Amino acid sequence: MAEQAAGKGKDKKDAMVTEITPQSEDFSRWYLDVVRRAELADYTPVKGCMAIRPYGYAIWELIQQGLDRRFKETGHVNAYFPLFIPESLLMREAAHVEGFAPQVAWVTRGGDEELEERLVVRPTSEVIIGTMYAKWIKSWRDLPVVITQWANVVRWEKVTRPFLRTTEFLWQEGHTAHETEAEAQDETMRILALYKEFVETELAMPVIDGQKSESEKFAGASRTYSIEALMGDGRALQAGTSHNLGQNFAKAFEIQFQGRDKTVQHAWTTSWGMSTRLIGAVIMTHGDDSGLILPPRVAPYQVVIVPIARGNWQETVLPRAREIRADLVRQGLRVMLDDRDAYTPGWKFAEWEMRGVPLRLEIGPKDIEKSQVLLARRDTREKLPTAMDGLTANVVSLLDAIQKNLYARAVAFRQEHTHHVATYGEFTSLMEGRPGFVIAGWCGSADCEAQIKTETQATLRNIPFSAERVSGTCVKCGQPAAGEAWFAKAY
RNA sequence: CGGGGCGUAGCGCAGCCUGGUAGCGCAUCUGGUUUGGGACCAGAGGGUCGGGGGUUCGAAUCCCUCCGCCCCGACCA
Repeated sequence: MAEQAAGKGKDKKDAMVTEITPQSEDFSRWYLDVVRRAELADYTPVKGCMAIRPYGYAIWELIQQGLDRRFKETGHVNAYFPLFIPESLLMREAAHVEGFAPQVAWVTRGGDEELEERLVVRPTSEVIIGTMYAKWIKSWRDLPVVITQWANVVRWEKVTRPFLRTTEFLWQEGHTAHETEAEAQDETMRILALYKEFVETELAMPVIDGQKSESEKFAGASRTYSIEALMGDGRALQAGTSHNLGQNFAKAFEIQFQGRDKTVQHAWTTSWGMSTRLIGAVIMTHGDDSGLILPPRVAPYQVVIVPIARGNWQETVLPRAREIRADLVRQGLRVMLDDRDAYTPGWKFAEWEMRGVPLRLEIGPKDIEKSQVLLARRDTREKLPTAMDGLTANVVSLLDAIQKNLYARAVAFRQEHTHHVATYGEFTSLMEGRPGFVIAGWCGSADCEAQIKTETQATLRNIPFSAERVSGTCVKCGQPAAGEAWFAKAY
């Protein structure tokens, strides 16, 4: 009888634990399970459009805060432009239209009247912002204009996945106009560096910064730069882009000014963006089979306090837990005190681990006797008995250690999954397994790039600034290489 | 958009082949006992079987059609 009961209990427990598909079994399902179970987002009746739930949105708010602070520190200001763009405006820049027209949503009716001119729902705002810049910029004294917009955009995607690719998504798009080509280039690079620094320090996600090839650059840009991250399944994800638009949009939208030399000139513009896709990137960079692992800097709750309910715990344990919470909050930490009586401690442990809270603080009658608490790290799962004395300082330094460890781990993972290759044979065989980055010489021709893509599914992610000027040959055609490029299967 | 798969209670599924009016586990609700790694007992609620149309005395089940989701390709933050 006793054995039977024990066996039954174990089965039940195993069934519960398997609610998240293991990464090794199906990474893609794991990702979707985590998004749903951690209550980050949910599907809606509108195809490709997700509801971002409070816990997921809290992560976005932290990302916004970190970026917004950096934008403002570098002199940028926020503004807002319309959701709707007249068709004729979209058509002005040839390459831009070609790139975006297949992806836009159209508004053809207003109320019960057919519109005289169709409107597109913005897929990005170069066009509408360029139009306004043309009105605002008259003199070299009006420059530079450095504006960021936080907005939603719509792109009619064929295949969608929560956060990674949705029909509507939230982002930040910067649009700047400058007096000289050099200034525009400086801005483009300043932002790329800002993005890299942000993603690496706040999201603990190492990225490769570099330039996109001609075929991968933004529709209408002169040059596109990107930061590329590596996900847990060995696929690359573009985490942010920065474009030098040259005078392409200035000419299409007549953004002109009178210069210091009295001549009328076209402005030099840039644009750059980061989106809610970053949330997907965080999930896939750090998560494990138990669920989400959030870097402390973007964790909605950095510490969860789980009081152990024993005897008259509401009178003994709970007041102490509240004091600890107050101490931590005073240090500026985001803290959840989970005092729900309806759930057991074990349930709460598993739940908050699944939700990725970096640090758990357990406190029960035994701890109070010993004047200590039990801290449990999400990243290493270590349990650390810690004295009540000096607790806050210890928590702060532990969170810092977790942040650094997650970054170090991700760097190590990327190193293990990055390989230099000299021959095309090595290239293709690497791409067949769990892929990762492959670094190879490239002659610079779009043909070689396209063939590699067709044959291996790997795309040229970018040509890193850190790449050595190689004397080798193109991995595909054997001609002298123009440089080293990073390839990967990408999201 | 092409190829494949799947839509039955909040989640995971069975029932469909061979039509007869819907079931299981978890979750939820109530009461009680519990609470240091996903507690237990007892009771209860919850389903237009993705939508529409057709065949039939009768459709979750057969046929047509639309929609959605997942996987693999082509396109993208």
